[in-house]
Amino acid sequence: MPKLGMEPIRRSALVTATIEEIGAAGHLGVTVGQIAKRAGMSTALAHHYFGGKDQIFLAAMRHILREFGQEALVRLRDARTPYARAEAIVGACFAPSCFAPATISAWMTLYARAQTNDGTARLLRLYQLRLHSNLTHALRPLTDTPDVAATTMASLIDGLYLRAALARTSDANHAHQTALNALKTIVGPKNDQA
Amino acid sequence: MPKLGMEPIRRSALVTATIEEIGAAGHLGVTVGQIAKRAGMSTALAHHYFGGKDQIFLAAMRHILREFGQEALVRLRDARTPYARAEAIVGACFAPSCFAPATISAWMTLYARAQTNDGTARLLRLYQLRLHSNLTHALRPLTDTPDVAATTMASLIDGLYLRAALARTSDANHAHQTALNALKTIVGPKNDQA
DNA sequence: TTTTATTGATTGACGAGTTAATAAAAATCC
DNA sequence: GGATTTTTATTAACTCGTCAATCAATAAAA
Repeated sequence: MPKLGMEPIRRSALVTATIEEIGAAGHLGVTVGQIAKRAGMSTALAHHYFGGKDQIFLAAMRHILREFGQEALVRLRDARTPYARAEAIVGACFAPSCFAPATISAWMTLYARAQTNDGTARLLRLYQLRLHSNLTHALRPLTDTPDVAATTMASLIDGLYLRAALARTSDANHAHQTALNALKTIVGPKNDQA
Repeated sequence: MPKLGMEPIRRSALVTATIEEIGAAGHLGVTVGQIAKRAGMSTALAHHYFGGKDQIFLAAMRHILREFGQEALVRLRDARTPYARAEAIVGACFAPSCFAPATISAWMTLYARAQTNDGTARLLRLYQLRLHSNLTHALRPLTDTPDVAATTMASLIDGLYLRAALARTSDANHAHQTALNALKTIVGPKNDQA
């Protein structure tokens, strides 16, 4: 009984299931079978729509990155000053959604795979470039060296995220606060009025 | 023809082979068979000495962390002032040895596995605590908030390393320089004379 | 009748960990 | 000092399991 127009529904179900499954397992060692089962279909159908495991995984990654982009966009829309824009970007990076176990696992997997998988590497680069570009734009009115400041902030964000996500000692709020403090320092105390 | 006292030789050969193999493959998807072959022995012998794949991998991780510790120790020994000590720690984190492909792969794998593997998580925490403690000690005479400063520097270092290791745009020297600049900013321009 | 949806069953491959066996050095005993 | 027992070293062969990907078949909509 082939209901027509199933492709988009199936694809999205598989993407969701992939993220959930990676989150539950904590790593990439999830099988197409597990994913398909969680999405309520057969292995064969998953292969039919995506072609292979790699492509399923990439689609899931793209989905997470798109969600993150949305998060940033919404916050940037409400920011009226350059400083507020910088704060908005930082806020997006430490949003609760970024700390969902599934999201954390997906990010770690992304990092680990970026070394060997070209598609993954491209995706990671895309994220890094966007973050950098957003930060540069926000910081340009606030410092003589927006490029250096953006690189520093971006790296600090990644590092804080890594620590907060993996270490038991630190939590998301603390990391967020540390990033905001650093932003204030980088930009110079005189500009810190939002 | 059992030559006696093979155990330490075999173990160390396996550790070396594991790192090389992970470096060559770029990820954790290396088999015990591959490792054993590179180390010049049978799969069974690898299991005999280590018990299982997890323990082989953990031993390799410990080896890399030990090497990093040595690198830091040597540099710290020659540092005469607090500022020089901080610089020495940063220098160790961006030493060429940290950017060997095998080392990068091992680090990424460490991050990815820390979520699910307890032993790996412990190892990672150990590294993070040591780095933090070293930095706090070095920064204590230079700032009122050595703890915050250490957390910021440690995260920045991790983030810069991540970017330099994975992105094509940045290189180790550039990352190193950025970290040193940040150190100067954090500590305050007045203290920047080594 | 062609296209879209769907899956059970299968293929082919690989891999972690075990076992049973061989061999020689070292330790113990007579 | 020679015989034996134990310990250490070593691997070929095997078990048991998994999993990605494919195929052949079924069914209904266009």
